[in-house]
Amino acid sequence: MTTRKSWQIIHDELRGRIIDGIWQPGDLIPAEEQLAVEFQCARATVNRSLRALADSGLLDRRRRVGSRVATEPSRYATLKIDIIRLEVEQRGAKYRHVLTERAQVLAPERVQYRMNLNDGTELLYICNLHMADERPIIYEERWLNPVVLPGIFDVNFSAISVNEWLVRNVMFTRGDISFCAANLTEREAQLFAAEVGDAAFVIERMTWQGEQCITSVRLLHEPGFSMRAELI
Amino acid sequence: MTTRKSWQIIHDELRGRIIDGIWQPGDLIPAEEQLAVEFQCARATVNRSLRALADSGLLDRRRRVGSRVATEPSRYATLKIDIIRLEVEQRGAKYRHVLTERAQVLAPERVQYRMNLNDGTELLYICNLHMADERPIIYEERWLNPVVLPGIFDVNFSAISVNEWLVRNVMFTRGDISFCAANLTEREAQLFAAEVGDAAFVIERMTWQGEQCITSVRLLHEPGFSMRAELI
DNA sequence: ATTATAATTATGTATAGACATATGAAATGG
DNA sequence: CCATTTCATATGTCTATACATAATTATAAT
Repeated sequence: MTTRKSWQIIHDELRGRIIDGIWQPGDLIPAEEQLAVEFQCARATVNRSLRALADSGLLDRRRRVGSRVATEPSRYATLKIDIIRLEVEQRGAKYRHVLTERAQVLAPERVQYRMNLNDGTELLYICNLHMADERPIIYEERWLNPVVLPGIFDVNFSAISVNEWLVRNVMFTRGDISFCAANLTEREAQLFAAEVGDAAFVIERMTWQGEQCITSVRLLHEPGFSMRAELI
Repeated sequence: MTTRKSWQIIHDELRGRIIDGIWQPGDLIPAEEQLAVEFQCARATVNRSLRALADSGLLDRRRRVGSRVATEPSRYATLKIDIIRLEVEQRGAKYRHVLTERAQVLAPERVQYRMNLNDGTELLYICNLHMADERPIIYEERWLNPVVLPGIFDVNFSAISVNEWLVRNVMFTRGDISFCAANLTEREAQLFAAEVGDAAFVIERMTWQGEQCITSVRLLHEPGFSMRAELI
């Protein structure tokens, strides 16, 4: 009885009961008050445990009704999106990026639509090749909205990567991300020293500040790349 | 002053200060005690707000030190992995799946290794084609470990999809998921009525019960498929 | 029978106070 | 000067109590 991080202990114990099938999906589990008696602790402590279990999708909780084991535990995968440089350096490789393109242009209609730009705002268009130990691993194609990024045209993106600059300089209020696959075009294949048509993993990301889109980016990964995450 | 879900309100207020740049990345924010004074509430309430901010990656908290705005806010994407049937039906389409293969076999060495099977356990190998309104959308290739799935050989997987059966019948203790892209083989292209070599989005998932792998699955999505998620 | 109202109840949240724990900084000793 | 110990402090957690809120159930009114 040295330390008693009760809420964690209770959490693990209850989780065990669910995993071991002592409490089956759909079952109503005892009320907080009863569990508090069982575990000799305050209801608040049980509450915290149950809240954690509900957060991880194992319980469905409703006032006046109680907590029941989720019948269809929708499973969540949480992906940590790192700055590419950090990811590379964590693998012990040397990071470098090359600015391959930079222009002040009107975005293609498709991009304008997605970024919710109805006026004819000229965006900063930037392409970067990210490399680990001189091997190209990601080709980044990005549109930046100068309206929400004052001074963006003056930044030297050879010294710092766009993503890193953004992460350090602007906070976004929301964002979305999507994953898909694409066949490499001739030009892209050259960048990766791969074959035309090779399947590449693509991440498209948009970040917003209120109603205004800050940036839209397409990350084309080298063929063979695979992104891992834990299921919770 | 009707309702005062204080911790949420405080959470949002503090989040605003970070997003608006009032507190910059790296800044030490006031201690819980001080914030409690400012917001006229108990320290526990502030604590809950700060904990939520830390959970979402906006704050780094350390005892004796305080809470500072994360300098390199690694961003998290939470993906909800739905049962395919539900996903299809939610889009208003008719779901159907076809069992294309079923065998009791030794898994390929690569799969055995990943599933941590050192003995010569024969697995249940099952392939399924998932369809929305009769259009094939996902080709599922799966290995199931009968050791942790007693009775698995008796289940009729034409009636219920494997994933759905698993979700309803076994709890896993941990799992991992990875995303990549693959070129369609000739056989796969036929299934999707697509071209050989078309890039397809692939999800590979493994779930574990303790040290034993329950199942390993590869979900090959139709070319053009894109998976969306919110950034938090 | 149907609808409106009140009572009941499990969870949700807030609070003050206490102790636990990690850790930076200061004091101490070699 | 460096290593060790002590101390101070912000966060982490627990408790008992109280009230809020949602949702079911019982009751009353139409």
